[in-house]
Amino acid sequence: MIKLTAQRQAILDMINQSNQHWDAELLARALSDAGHSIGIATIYRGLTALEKAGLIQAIHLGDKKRYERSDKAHHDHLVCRSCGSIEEFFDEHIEQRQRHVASQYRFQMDGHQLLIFGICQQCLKLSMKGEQS
Amino acid sequence: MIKLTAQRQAILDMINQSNQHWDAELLARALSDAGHSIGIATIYRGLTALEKAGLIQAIHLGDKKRYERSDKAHHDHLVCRSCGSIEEFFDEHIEQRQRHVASQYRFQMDGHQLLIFGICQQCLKLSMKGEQS
DNA sequence: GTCGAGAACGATAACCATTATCAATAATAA
DNA sequence: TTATTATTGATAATGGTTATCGTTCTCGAC
Repeated sequence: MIKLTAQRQAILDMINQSNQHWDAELLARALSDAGHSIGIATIYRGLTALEKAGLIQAIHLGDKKRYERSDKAHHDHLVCRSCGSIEEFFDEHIEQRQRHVASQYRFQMDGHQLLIFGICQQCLKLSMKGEQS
Repeated sequence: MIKLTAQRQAILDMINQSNQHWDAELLARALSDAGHSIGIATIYRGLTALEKAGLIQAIHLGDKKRYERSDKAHHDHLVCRSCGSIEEFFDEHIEQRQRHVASQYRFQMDGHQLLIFGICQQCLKLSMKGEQS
């Protein structure tokens, strides 16, 4: 259904080639650095089209929308409040209970988003070092 | 710590008096209807202050931030993609597993947000009616 | 090939939720 | 009272995203 133009292919390649969680601006810069000059509007439209086609997946992180490869299994995210890093996890128990909750409420679930906020291991270490001195 | 000015009290009252998930604009209109003329900037500042003080709680729903009473137990949300309604649920198993996952990753969790997307019971009924004709 | 329709592009304006600015006002402390 | 500090409200600015619009590309029909 989707038309994979050169621009969209470039966007898709960039996302597929890394494990990053891209936002539109980051992507625009990376594509520009890689020699592709793609208008920012085209990037937004491309991301929307690619997501709708299931070729990438999105997470809404409050401030901005981020995109990542969809060729990996479903997972949720641990978001560090300190450095902004995003770690992935998967827990079948949680998935299962979600389906259970939805059916309890006669709710036809078609997706979910679980964000766990806090401080990541690295930042914890750093802050402990800082406090020692 | 927080200074409960007349404006902030009005905002807090409005939120405490209902089970709605308020966004700034909705709140502004409701307050205006109730006879309070509060600047939109003051509403944003008030919401931020009240949230920081723990007097209300917020959920980030992609497009905009919504606020609700904090005098009720923690819960998560079922968000209807069709009518936009928000239903609440609580599942201790999910809470537990989240703590488990966080500790597994040596991640110091200080909060989370779980949104389950789909179609609510009411919208399902309506769409079934529509298909019959 | 080329004609025409429809999709996609790029530049840029517009949009919308939120935040910053700043002068005026209210609350608080000395 | 006076000085200090915080809050307010109007409005400008910000930032991410979407809409607009004229141009370009794609591709099937002829």
